[in-house]
Amino acid sequence: MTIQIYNTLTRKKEPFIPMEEGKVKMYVCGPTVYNYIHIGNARPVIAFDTVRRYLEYRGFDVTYVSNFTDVDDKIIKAANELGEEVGELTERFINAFHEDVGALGCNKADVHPRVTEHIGDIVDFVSVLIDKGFAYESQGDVYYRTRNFEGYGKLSHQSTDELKIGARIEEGIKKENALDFALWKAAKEGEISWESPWGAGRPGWHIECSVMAREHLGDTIDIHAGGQDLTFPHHENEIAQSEAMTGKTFANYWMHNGYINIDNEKMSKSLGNFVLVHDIQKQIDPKVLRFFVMSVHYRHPINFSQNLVESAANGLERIRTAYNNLKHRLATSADLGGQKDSWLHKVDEQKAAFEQAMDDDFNTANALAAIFELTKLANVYLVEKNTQSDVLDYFIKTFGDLMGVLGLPFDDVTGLLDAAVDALIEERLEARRNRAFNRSDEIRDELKEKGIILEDTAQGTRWKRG
RNA sequence: GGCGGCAUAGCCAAGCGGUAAGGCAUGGGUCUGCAACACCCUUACCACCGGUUCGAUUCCGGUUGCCGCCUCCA
Repeated sequence: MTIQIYNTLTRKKEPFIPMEEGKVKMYVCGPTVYNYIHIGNARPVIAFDTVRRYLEYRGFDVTYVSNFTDVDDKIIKAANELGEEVGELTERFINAFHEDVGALGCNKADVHPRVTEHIGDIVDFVSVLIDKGFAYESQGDVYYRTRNFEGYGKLSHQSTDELKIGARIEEGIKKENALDFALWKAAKEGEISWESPWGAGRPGWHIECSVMAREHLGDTIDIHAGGQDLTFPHHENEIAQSEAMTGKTFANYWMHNGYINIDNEKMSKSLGNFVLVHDIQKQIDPKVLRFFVMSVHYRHPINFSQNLVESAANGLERIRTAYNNLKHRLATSADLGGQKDSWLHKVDEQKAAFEQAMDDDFNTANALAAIFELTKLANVYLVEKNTQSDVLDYFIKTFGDLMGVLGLPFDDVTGLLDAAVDALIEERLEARRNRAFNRSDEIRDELKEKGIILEDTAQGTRWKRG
């Protein structure tokens, strides 16, 4: 079955057919780097990292590009306030971004282009738009002439008349039309700037993505993604710029993720109701956070609260426990026969359910349901008297593969305990054999305080860190 | 005003024409020396009112409530 993707452009799920068979060109709008990212900022990174992983799991060769906006008003303001160079500030927060998002299990993009590395390309691009009549210079600024782009509004499904009513800046001295937007902004006194045919200045916000996507992926890309709030005006403007430039479709599939809310309201820097990834991961395992995000379809809002995250933690723990117990069983029991094919088949059924869910517009909530079914199967298998390493292996491999697609690889807990702890576990076993349960319970309590939880099974005592 | 989303058990969340997946929590039971892990059982008139249909949580119209974009924003 082909993967179905909900395309904002058509407002429908469509079969995903990349331009070139087996290859996917994907562009995800990245952050403006003037602060640590909050968990709302992290959602698209997680969501589209998962999309990428699944496409790769399905055998596609994905080229993934995600930019950094490393020059704009907010950055300049922040740098001024901190008395820091723009470049220093952005470098710092780009590093922080990689750390935060890495902790959340997101892979780096193949290319992380930065605006400041593409100024020349941007100037060239804007010049062509002017030549083609899609842009005009005005007092050192350059604006996009929306009136000349016929498809303006097609992504957000708005007519230009309707858009005009809500436009912030009236047309007037500088702009021909209220909907026109800046491609190039003249520098103010003392601001970081670059030379251009229109004087010293810097790029407007939208132009960078058009330029960098084209530079790194070509005129047309398969998937362009970002947060819901980028649909208008950012992505609408990107389409206007790019399609005016090339005359070709800019992106075939537009994907937009929903927000993370606090008390049912959008988390945003301007509202001040945000939680920084940098801070929260000191209290919450970042993998739990990712698991929590995965529990909801990417286009739907997620309400964030400590309680909900704790519930999610319990769910994830259940999966981890089953996985570790499978490993323990594999390590402690030889092949003892028993059913094989029927179990392999049951695992395959859940794997198929997982794939079916992911094929359907990356429905991670349903994908997780399949993983929970797999968890139950594993737990049932684990209490069988006879197990086979082939089956255990297949369970373990499948768990690893599927959780890997969700960016939730299992931590390796096979690391050894120190000798003293080993000795205590051994002593406890001996005590139990002698039915000296006081001593055995004492040891169990003692280890528990050290964060080591013991569980007795027919195959011996297994331990985990609690 | 324009465009859009959401409303499903105590909580979270799928489903979207044939009488409701999954998770968390609760209660009961089984397993265990006791635990833990685990397993079994337990809980829903799908916001409201109309319509279409043999049949609607699912489609259409309307109502109410909440949220978002139209302004920097993931």
